[in-house]
Amino acid sequence: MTQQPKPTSILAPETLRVSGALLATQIAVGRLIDTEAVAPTGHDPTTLDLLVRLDEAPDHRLRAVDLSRQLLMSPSHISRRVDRAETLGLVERNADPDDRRASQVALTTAGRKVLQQFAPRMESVIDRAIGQTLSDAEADTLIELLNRIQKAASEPLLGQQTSSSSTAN
Amino acid sequence: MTQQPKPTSILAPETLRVSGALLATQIAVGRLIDTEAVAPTGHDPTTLDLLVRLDEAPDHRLRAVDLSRQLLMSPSHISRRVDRAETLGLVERNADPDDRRASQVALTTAGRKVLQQFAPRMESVIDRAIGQTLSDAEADTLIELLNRIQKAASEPLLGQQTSSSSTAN
DNA sequence: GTATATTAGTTGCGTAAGCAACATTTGTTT
DNA sequence: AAACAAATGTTGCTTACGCAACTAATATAC
Repeated sequence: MTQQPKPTSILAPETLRVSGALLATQIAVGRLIDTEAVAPTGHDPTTLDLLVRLDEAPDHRLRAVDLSRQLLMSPSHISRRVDRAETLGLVERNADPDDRRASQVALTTAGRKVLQQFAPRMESVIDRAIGQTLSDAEADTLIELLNRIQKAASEPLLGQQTSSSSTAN
Repeated sequence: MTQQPKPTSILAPETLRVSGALLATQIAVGRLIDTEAVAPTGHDPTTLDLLVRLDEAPDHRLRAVDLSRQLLMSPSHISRRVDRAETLGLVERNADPDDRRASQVALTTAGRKVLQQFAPRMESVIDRAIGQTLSDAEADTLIELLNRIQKAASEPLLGQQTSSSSTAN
């Protein structure tokens, strides 16, 4: 096992230690969720994401534009994705009484049923990957460190502005 | 600010505390990298990813199948992506002397130039988001916790098999 | 040494996603 | 209130990606 010459990579490996671990962990967890919680429902990850967002909304319904922002997807894609979920009977479009441009997307009984199938698997998978792996204190530490990175990454180039950017999203 | 009725979400919010923070952080860091390090090069994130992998390879060259595995992309897509990068003059395909099926993808001078433009921006961005946010000890802690999650998420359902799953990827 | 299986890479095809353009409705200015 | 601006949602077009089928080359079986 001869040591390779290590031909001067331009990017210092040190740089990616943390961000690389972050990415790898995210991928591993995402894979686990997809294969063991999402796939058994017979629906796409994005469809499940849609249903979860609707479920978590105040009245189990959201306007398309809000879905678009929450799911970080373009309005055009939301439109077509809601089409598909509607065809499958998982959601329905209702008129928004306050804004005739908007249409509220709401969970149907069938959609809730899919979620009831999904949720326990999701909880189980997350518990196995995280709950049983980290103590509560460790989880708190992890979240605190992640939040600090997230905050630093979300403030573009404002210098030491110390602005009241307090309650970030 | 009346407290919403909180209409019984199916998924317990507790469940997603850690994985949600993980996802949000990953997205924030990815955005930062894309806008401040990748975009100025005028190339796609995936193209940069390709170039970085080639740069990090032992001889600045990799076979397509290895790229496929490292980048987690299908062979077909790698093929077309190398096409494009080759058209742009960033990489070149060379015959593999040991395997006439394979073609080695190598960085060109132009490709290395793009990396020289990218690398310092990347290091700066990561340093700002992580280096200046976490102490060395905190970074170590974070990596350790992430690695434990990654490991737990990567072992599907093997129970306590304690198999020689040692040097996982 | 021939037959079979496996691997590397490419191409055809279908789906997923975003951007730009548009119609409709709402908000704002004067 | 009339004109202009902004927001919501949909559709047309393009690109990004994966799967299946294929060719060529290597490895394995007999």
